[in-house]
Amino acid sequence: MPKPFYLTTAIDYTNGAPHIGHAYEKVLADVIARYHRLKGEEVCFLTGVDQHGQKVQQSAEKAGVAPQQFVDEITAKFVVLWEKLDVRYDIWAATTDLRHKQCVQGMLQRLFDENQIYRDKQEGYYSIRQEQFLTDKERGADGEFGPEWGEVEHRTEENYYFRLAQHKEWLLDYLRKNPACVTPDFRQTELINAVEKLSGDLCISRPKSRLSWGIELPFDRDYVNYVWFDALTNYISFIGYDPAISAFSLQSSSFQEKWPALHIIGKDILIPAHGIYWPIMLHALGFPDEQMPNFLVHGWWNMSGAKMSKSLGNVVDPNELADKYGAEALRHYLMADIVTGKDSDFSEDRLVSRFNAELANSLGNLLNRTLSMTQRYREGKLSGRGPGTIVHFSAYQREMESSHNAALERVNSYITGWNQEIDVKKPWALAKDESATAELDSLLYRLSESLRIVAILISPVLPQAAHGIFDQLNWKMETALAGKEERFSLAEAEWGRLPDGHVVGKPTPLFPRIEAPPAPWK
RNA sequence: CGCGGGGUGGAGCAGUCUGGUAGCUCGUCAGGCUCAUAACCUGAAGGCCGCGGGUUCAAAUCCCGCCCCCGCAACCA
Repeated sequence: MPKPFYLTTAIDYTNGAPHIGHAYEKVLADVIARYHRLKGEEVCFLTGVDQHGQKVQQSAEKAGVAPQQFVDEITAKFVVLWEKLDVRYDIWAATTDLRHKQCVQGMLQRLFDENQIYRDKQEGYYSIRQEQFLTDKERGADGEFGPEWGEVEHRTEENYYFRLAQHKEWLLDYLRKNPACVTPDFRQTELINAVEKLSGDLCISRPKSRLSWGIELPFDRDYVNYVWFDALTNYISFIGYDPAISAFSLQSSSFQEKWPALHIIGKDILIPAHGIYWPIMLHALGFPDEQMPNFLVHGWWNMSGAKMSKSLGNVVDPNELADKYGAEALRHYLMADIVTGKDSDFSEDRLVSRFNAELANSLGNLLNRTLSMTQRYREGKLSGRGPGTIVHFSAYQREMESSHNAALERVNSYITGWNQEIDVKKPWALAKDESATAELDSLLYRLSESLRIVAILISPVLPQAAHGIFDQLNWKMETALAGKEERFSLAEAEWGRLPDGHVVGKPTPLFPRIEAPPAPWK
């Protein structure tokens, strides 16, 4: 039994509706998952929602509903969006799930028993409004705490701490020995620099008087867990990690075959959460070095240079975009217009322009003219099977792992090549020349065959369009495969699979051009 | 001396590691074609590759110095 490819996204915080950034991360993960399935691998794709915490508790109070009801409503928005965007995941991780809670408590108990967690007293200035202790960093130039902190009082509080600092040298050593742990590489550099500055342990609790919406500490019912052991651990709790077993090698086989994960996360949560806390938590739990996860760190979609933020009100709603232009148009834009790992500016204009240029005019039109000519000159029947060219395969494969825009560009220039070929061969002239029958047959064959291959290559990004191409080519029409991803396989992206005698279907515009003028303020 | 990213024709980017005629997409202009979703194809205009030094036969690319922009508190991918 081959090992499944296990990947996760960050789980989204259910304090507000999803925005374009959430959608980007999930589509990115979905594309990678689909690509691995296309290669014939078993894939396990986990995504979900982080439902606990202070902000949720406050928002629920403000809305006058129970926290669970509040998070259920927000969670539904995420679920509906992933459905709409064709994000196909295998496991849904919602942190209020009972088995997750039990797993978290089990881990905390074991680490407590092993003296990795201890109780300590914290004393200092505390902002009641922000509900946090303040450090000297928070002091203004005048040495006072600014008005944004509201009333500040001196307070003493006891909490539980995880012995983070103890594992600092291990983590540094691990990161230096495993330079491919974080992609892109400059993020790993950044991470190592941050680890070098690490000092102090990690506070993992909040007294219930301050925060009740969370997982109770098993060894002290007056406290709930604060964030990290709740949010990060979903990556193992939902695939069957047993916290009672300390030796990794004794974990269940179903857990061991999935782990370790590829974590797809945003640049904001690499340091410190995923890059520091998480590996150290795993290390403390007994995970060996070769069972540490890898990270693909993506950038952000900015709004004309400015950071997107709820407070600035420049948030882009992916739901609205999908309704307006379709899920495929949005998926294509999100994969084509950003270099994976870097930031990009979001622009509805560019979404439309890329859709029209690359999908409607280039690919859609190639399909249309190919089928139209095959129908017109040969009544749809192919008979010129022979050699042809396909894209640089190893480059495509490399790009589908980490530079998806480049893969799309590569396929696009392949499509452009066929549009050029039509102009060079002039099939409308060949059709009138009886001595050119074989030449025309050969051209028509190569056009259909190249489109069949293109459909496979774009299927991770544009599953619906890939189905559309196959349907119109009248290829793989078995009802058992209808609408299913299994219809596509990378192994079949080799030249010459369409047999002579195959009859293609009638053309229908695959991507109708988006003609509506963009809103004037965009 | 905080850490990291970036500054390339009108716009958005690639190229920088591994120096060697500056490339792609969009836009603009001119032409061609008619199978096609007013699409497709060809050609042209447009760049002192942030600034100043250095190394070299040769620098967007290597070295040194400087300037500017963006992240590194919160909402948050």
